[in-house]
Amino acid sequence: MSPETIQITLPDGAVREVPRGTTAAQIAHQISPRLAKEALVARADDQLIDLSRPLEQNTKVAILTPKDADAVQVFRHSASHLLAAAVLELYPEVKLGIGPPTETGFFYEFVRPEPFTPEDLEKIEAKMHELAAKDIPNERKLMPKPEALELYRNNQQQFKCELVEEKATDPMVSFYTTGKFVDFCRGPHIPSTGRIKAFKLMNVAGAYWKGKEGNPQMQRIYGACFVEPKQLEEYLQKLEEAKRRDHRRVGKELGLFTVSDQVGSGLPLWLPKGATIRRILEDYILEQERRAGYQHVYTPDLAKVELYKRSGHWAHYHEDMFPPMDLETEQLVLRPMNCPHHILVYENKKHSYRELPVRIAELGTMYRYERSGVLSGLSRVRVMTLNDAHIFCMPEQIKEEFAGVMRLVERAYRDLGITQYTYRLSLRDKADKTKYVENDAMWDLAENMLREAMNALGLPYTEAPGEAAFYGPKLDIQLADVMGHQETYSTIQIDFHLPNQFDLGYVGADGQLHRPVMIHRGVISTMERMVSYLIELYAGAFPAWLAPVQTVVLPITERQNAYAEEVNRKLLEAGIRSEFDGRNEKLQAKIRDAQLQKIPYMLVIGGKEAEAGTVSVRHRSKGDLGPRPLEQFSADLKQEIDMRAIV
RNA sequence: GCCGAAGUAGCUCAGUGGUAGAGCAGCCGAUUCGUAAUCGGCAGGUCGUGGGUUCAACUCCCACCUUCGGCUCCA
Repeated sequence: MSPETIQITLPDGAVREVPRGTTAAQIAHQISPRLAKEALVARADDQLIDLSRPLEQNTKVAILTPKDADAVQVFRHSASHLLAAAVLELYPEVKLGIGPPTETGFFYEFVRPEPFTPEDLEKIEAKMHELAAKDIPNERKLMPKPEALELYRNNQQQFKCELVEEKATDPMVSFYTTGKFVDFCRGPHIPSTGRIKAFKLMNVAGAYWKGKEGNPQMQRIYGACFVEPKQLEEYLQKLEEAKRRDHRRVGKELGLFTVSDQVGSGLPLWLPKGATIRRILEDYILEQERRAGYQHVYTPDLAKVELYKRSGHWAHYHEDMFPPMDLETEQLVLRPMNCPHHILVYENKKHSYRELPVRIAELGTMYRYERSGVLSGLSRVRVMTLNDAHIFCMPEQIKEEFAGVMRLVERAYRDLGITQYTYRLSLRDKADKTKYVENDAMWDLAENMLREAMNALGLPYTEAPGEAAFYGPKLDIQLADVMGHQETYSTIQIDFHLPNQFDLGYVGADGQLHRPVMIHRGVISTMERMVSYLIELYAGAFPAWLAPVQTVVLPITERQNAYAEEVNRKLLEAGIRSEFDGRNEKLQAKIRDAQLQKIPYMLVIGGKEAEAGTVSVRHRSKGDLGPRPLEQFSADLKQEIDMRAIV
């Protein structure tokens, strides 16, 4: 090999000898013109680089196309630069923040005295298309750090100065230019703006500089962006679908719940139909827990503030609690968690190792002072009822108890029809001492136990530092909504802290007092959050076992009202949630209304049915199923309900 | 809590300084009908709340409340 050539190893193992200084773009050309056209960016020895970067030494090179997720992120990052370029042309006075890619596009942050209006966004978007059409190259430049700082100081870009100060570790700082727009940026970028076509500016939102409360507020312009127009189209359709399923919208349409500013923010009212769904869920999970050996209790929603001081909640959590109520001789608080109450239930008697594990469960209503800006429908509220339990066990029982909770979770998900979920091991952030109780040995022990328990079950999980509860690590089960957003629903937490705080004990085989371990767990989350999830999962069309109304009886004319009412009564007596629609309306209108209410079964009653003692069955999605004897329909539906069939 | 947008009849929404509108829902009447909206009539609003500007405010200004999109937070 002469000193003027270098060896390039391609992903398939092929080695090419090329002149030193050859670019990835040139290599792509050699491979195929089509690849060169598709290429967005290159990966050289596991690092993403511009296609135009000359290669100086032997390197493994991969040419990345839109099929590669990293390449798409680079594409979106370049789109954010296009946005900034457009904004600077229209509003040269703005100060720039950061502009990274997101999961579905990009954003860029600006500071400007006036807010960006929707009309501004239209203008900006048009300008972006204009700049894209010019196919302006994205060029990388290096500059000494002091010079970079000087440049930004002169342009009065204080946020950029801050970034250069913090992020630039090398003496030389890299910049990217897109026409007149110059941005401090690590890169890489796609070669030019021409391919950025499929984007749409979505909204402008306030965001703290560096995401830190107290920092200046930036205006963050969000855009959706994909390589192919078809993908953008699909994404926008998915957004529409999410809107259609939104539990706040469906909850209103189906009369499930409401909120009133006379009651207060985040304090939803469960209307009869929503309350029915909730009651079914509650009955269901209590039954599952009874079978799994849980004992259910009722404990008060209030307690003396001292209880929470002892547990540690007051020190670590009181910001999220409603302020105490001052009484003559004491202060009471609304509970934000149920653990201390359950601990006192455990403490009510002395426990022998023979009784462990003790599983104390409750549909525990609790109150959290959520900040006004985060409240939303049923999914973010200030009063919530958690399917809560605390297992008091010996350390050697943890693994089996953990597995038992997981069985409950998986059973419940199966019955509820929930299939999209992932496991997240939520650990403490070791650097953030204030957020967690301090005891390194205890944390390490609990974290390792969770890892072992998950490994023993052979379940895949991701680790998330900084997501633990203040008293211990947890295994969270994350459900994904229509848009793919993840939210914690089920959770299992191993806690060595509270048993210490409350000096809990059990008598071991050796006659000595030992410390039990606590497992906090929620299986179907809060009723509020789970119902909101189910509403969106089913878009309001609940499986029969969950549906607030399972059948509606529809007489064709008033002549059949008597028989139809009898049918309705028999269904009610059989334990089926049935309604009778005796309005003076045409059948079609009654069917339409029943369809819109997503009632699983419509029973059409005409002269023939009244005569024969049958019902004509229409299913909300399968349509007309024909006539059958009432008893047969009733038995079939009972079976569907008992099986908890997901139809 | 912060930034932005919005709040008009039960619901969805028109209404840009001069007497508050529609459709659906509701009520009354007619119609008695076979698988996604029958016809007619009636009723329904201190225009989120409170101040201000004006001869006159749903409309302009200020404050607050609530909702929505984000940020931060989170079951």
